[in-house]
Amino acid sequence: MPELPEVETVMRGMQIALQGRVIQTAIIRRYDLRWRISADFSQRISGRKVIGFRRRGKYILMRLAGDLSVILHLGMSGRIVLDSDKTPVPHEHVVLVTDDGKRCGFVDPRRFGMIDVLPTPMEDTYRLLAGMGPEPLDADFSSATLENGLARKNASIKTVLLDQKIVAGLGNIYVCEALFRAGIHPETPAGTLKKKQIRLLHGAIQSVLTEAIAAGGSSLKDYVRPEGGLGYFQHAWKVYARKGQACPDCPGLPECEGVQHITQAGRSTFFCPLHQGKR
DNA sequence: AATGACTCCTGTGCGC
DNA sequence: TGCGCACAGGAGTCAT
Repeated sequence: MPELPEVETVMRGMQIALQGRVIQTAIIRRYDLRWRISADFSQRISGRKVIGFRRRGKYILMRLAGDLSVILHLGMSGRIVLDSDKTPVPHEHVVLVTDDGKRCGFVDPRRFGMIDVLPTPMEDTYRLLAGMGPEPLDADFSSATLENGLARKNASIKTVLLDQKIVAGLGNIYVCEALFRAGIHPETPAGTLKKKQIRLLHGAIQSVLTEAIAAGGSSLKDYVRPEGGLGYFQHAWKVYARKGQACPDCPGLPECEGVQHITQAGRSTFFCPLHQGKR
């Protein structure tokens, strides 16, 4: 489900609801998520005040007093339900109960998500975060940084951008949309892109993510904002899930065949062959 | 080192 | 209406 803009939206929602509160307890209904939740999870975080939040790629980090952090990944189908009901919604595996009597539920039907606790100073060396690529919206993420990540890669640019070691936080939707904005064919070998194309791609990644965050992310199936509302960036998609529809950048061009769908590394890719060039 | 296949799991939507 | 199958926003692990 969630890519960087959705995760950012979820984190902001959690921040509003949880920051400054004290975790009373964590109710764990299922331990067997992507990785088994540690048996002492609730015991370790109980009684601690929530003092801050951070996002790294598609991971949410919730900082607690006493140098402890909760790390959370939503997987494909995870979502956060704030002020969740006492009668659990289906697949609500973890509930954080705070000192104001409110409840923050982690719902994840497919159980591809995870939640764990670690010392805050160890965040960046945590095994799932170590080796993660640059944050695309950080000030130091430059076109040169991106160029460096793509250099000497023969794999397609689509596949390479999905690799979290190259750029953190991109997923299938925003990669398709960024490549469209940059006018780059998804099958282009990453290492063959010209400087100018990489500059366009760098700008496209930043613009599409920034706009999507402003829209509260994209709501397709599972994704709802923590407060229950929908994101609306899905209305701004130009190619994703638009197979057969007219390309928004080739209005009326007879040679345009519209948005095409191909499969790359087992994932759906949507693009306009005319607007995004031939290989 | 780099790449792609496989895997985890459930829900949904489609064709028949 | 019901059934079976393909597919879904992720990503670690393993084999090549």
